[in-house]
Amino acid sequence: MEYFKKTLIKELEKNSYFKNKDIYNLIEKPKNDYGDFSIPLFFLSKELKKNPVEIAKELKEELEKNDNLKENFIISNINAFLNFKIKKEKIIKRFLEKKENINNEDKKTFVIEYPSPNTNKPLHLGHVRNMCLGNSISKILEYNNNKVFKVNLNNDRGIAIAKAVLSYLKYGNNSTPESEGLKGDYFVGKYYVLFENKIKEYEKKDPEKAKKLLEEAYELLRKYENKDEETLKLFEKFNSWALEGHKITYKKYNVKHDKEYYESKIYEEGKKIVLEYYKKGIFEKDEKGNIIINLEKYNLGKKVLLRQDGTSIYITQDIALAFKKHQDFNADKYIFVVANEQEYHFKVLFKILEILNFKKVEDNIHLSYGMVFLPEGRMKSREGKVVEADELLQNVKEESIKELKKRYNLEEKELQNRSEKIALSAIKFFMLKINPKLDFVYNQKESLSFEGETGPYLLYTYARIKSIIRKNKEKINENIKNNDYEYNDEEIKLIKKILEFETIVKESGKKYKPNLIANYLIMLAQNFNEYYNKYKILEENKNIKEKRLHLAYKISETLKKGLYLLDIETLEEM
RNA sequence: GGCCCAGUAGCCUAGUCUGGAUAAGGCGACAGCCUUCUAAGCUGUAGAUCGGGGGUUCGAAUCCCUCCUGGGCCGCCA
Repeated sequence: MEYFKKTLIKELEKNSYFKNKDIYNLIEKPKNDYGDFSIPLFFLSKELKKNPVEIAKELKEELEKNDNLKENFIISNINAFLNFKIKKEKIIKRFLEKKENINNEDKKTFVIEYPSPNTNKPLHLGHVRNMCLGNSISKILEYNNNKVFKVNLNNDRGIAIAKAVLSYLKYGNNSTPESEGLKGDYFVGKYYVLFENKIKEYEKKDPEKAKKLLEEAYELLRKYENKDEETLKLFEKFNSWALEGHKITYKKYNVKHDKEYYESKIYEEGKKIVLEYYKKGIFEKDEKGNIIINLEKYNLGKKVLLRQDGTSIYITQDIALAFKKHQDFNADKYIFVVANEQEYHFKVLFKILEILNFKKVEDNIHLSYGMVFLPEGRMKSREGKVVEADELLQNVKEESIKELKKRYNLEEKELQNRSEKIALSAIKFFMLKINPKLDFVYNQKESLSFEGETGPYLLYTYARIKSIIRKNKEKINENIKNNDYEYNDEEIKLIKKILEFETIVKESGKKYKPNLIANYLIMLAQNFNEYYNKYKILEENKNIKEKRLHLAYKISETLKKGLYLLDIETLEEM
């Protein structure tokens, strides 16, 4: 459709009324059936001191003298609006012959970092949203001709890990994930929660004891930072259990990284960098001896970068990681997929990186998404009030097995395959169909629903088309000629929808909003299903059958491409 | 106290950046459609003072101001 818009603009530019006007932005898409493009003419009425309705009338007459316009569009004037409807035969010609050309002038290299979990617990619902967004954005950027590298930062150092390790030392009895029959990350998480529960218990009964236990955890962390060999080994073992567990979950959710980073391996580099810039006079010391940066003139306050005792904090290592990623990938843009609760942190980080003359603020992108809440409120890992990523997939998969069993009698292998894909489509679509920056409350019932605006609805529509194509038995003719077949209104509507695809993908990449594609696919599928219920595709008439099959096939291809960009696999049969 | 984000039918959302013509879908409710290409589908009905108020404009869900409600941040946590 972009092609026709450009044609329209090119011709309008020749008209004196539109001289020096931003025609591209004047053109809008009418909601109703007035046409494909429309221009409200109020802006001219002031300039010309004339009734806009009159202007519309005059302009219409004048524009109709333009042969190029007349060849491509039906021009009409309604009230103060000028409407352009693309001629049917032009749409069909475009659909049958050419591809939408997307222009690739903004080809760039991206590094996208996600989901960067802590290694003290399994991945949960928040991570699921994070992974879905990260996967989808990566694919969308790649589709728009960019190079994308995916990386992950494992936050495997810090007090949370120390708590889990200490709890294990006290109550673990040398058990292992294997001996307890637990997935590694669940095993680690169990001891972390156990620790927090003990603290809570002691706080009620004997606050001194709680304080002492907490102090023990900090003592353990100090031992770790001082490189006590036994402690190092213990942390490493614990982390490897958690990481193994995470790896299994990544595989289920199709998360693949080009490179893994570990906080434990870069935090010291961070200290060095901070000290170096302190010596250069860019960072300063506060009265307590902390190394800080004063960002008050940017309204970001003062920020501690390194504690007075020399231990590092989150931002210390984030500076180092930024440098390291750039060394490894030399990218144009760096994306961080992190929840919106960290917006302040990233503003500070990006400002610092700019001050260090490293990267401009606009080359670092915090892809900030809204929080995921449970109906009872915020998820709290330490209280075990979470929905885990594995558990979610398991639940939805069971639900889809139920649905499959209602309908078909499948072999076990096929049942597993289909239910897995259906479940993933449900979860991913559920996460991606809404605007990333919106908070949302997780609704179990909704996540288990396969009807309406859902992933399975799209898979179903796709499979339905594939089934028709299979029934026909002949190969789809992709190069059909435009002969005397009259495409009906519904078919023209579908064709226009297909031609919108590239524009939608481009916009969704520019705005980092996969939900634009999700919504588009729903509309496309809805339009097709309406059409399907009204018209028969496998018609007797050969010419009609060929055209309809070809159209259905094109829709299935568009669905597949779109779903791929949401990282959802299709099923040939459902 | 300061800063950021959100508020659209009973519920979940699209549209807000870039103001335009009767505010678009889904869930749920109700009434229909399977001897005919997959009913995880389709058709129809009911359901919205777009949080309140003010302003700018020929025109506001959209821009500006203000108030209310909810969430988040302002840690030597991540």
